[in-house]
Amino acid sequence: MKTGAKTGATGAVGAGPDAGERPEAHARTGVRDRVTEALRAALIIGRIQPGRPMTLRGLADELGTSPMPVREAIRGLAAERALDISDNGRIQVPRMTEQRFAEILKARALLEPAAAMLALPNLDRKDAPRRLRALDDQVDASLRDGNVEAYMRHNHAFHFALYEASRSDVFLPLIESVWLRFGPFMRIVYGRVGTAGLVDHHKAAVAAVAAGDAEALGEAIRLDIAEGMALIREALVAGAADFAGPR
Amino acid sequence: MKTGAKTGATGAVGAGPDAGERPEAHARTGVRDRVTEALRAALIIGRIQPGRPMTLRGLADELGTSPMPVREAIRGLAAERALDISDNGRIQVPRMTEQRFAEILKARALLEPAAAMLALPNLDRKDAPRRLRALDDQVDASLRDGNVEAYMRHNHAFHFALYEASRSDVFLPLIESVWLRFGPFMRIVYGRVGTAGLVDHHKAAVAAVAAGDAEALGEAIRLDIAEGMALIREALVAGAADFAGPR
DNA sequence: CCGTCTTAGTTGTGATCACATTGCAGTCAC
DNA sequence: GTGACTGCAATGTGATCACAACTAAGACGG
Repeated sequence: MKTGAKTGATGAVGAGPDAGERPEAHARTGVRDRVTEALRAALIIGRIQPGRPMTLRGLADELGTSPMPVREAIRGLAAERALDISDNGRIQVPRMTEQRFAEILKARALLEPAAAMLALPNLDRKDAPRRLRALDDQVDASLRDGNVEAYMRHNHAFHFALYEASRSDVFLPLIESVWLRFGPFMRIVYGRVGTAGLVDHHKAAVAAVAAGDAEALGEAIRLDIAEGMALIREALVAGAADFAGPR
Repeated sequence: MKTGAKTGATGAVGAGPDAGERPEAHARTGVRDRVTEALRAALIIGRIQPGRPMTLRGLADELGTSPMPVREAIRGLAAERALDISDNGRIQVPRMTEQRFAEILKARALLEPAAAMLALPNLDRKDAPRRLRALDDQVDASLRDGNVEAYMRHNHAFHFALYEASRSDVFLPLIESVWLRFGPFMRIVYGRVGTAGLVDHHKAAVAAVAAGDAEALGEAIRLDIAEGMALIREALVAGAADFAGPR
């Protein structure tokens, strides 16, 4: 592995340790889409630290392409505010501020329950709970193991299994954008305070799906988000995490 | 004007008739940003028809640059779903569907009242109503003149004068993204049914700002959005507009 | 030992090129 | 007249190049 290029390579964008490489899976996708997916995954899992500088050539080397597809991928992610391009053009994962964080959670609390409720009619009352329960089991397993990265990936999978069922090409992009933004930050928080005190409302959500109760589903999601917020608040008063991230 | 290139030039992206060209205004911005702004403005005003194909080289010629900055601008807009890139790579303004439209209004009804309420504490109780009233007067004037394009620009200005006061770099991008998506479609609707039957709740919103009443402000915005929805519904049952747009 | 200036390297940006794919118009057979 | 076919033009994509702005390390003088 010759990622020795000292030129802005993060080493955090490549396929994760247990990402399950499938080289032939979607070989028909262009290079840019592959780059975009790599970056999105890294951001949502929080594998890239906020404030960490990235460079076009560094990422290009790391991903084995020319800077060109990286430029477009970066530009797309920057449009979603998942990456920050400063005035001088330098690229970095945005730092979190207290105000921004509060607003992200507020936006999540508005958008995600709505998406879940929108999804409910499209969910099979028998099959969907089974699938969701399986995903939630993986979340719980990650929590038991204290594996932050696995937790974030599985938590994402659980939530989006729900939201994707809404088949909404309005709500889904909005929600994805928000997750991209708070992923790196959450990773830092979890990395510091651990995932031990984490409580989610996934089981209530699954029960609501099984019951076909839209109101209860929305409330479960709302509580799940509020819970995350409470955890952060706790971590903050404990002084264990600051919003700026490292450096 | 030699836009005679038959190569995908829309002729709708350049500076509008009363855009007030200021060549030296922000000469320090890069070419890409200029292209992005031109496209955003054209989309929000609805100057580009849904389904209309665009090409990199066509836009580049029209804007007097190479295809390169256009590529990045397009990629950014596509990330916000303001433009649609089909499987074969062709670029076009997304067509509207009934489901999508309903969801956009639902998202607006969730996000915009929240942004307005967030903005309230930052608004001067004396100065802000004055500025908002001035903007709303321009909206009313456009409605009297039946000038659809001016209406859309001024309506946008009114709403975003409010939302921008929230200074939220979370809500603002989300809301902008949504406006970019329904702009072209609304333009078609207004172009067909006219702006005569248009009723807004801007005055109630201004009054709420003057009174410092957050709840009333949120409700005014909510009603304003619902009003737009009602108009569309009307236009639809009248059969005057379809969701696909022309061609 | 510290501050200032210089310089070499790195960065993003815009332009241009080569190429595979796709869409389309013109043609030809029937 | 209508169909399939063929060839060309146009499209997005990825790579490469030239360049200006900037960074940071090194040289130099105090």
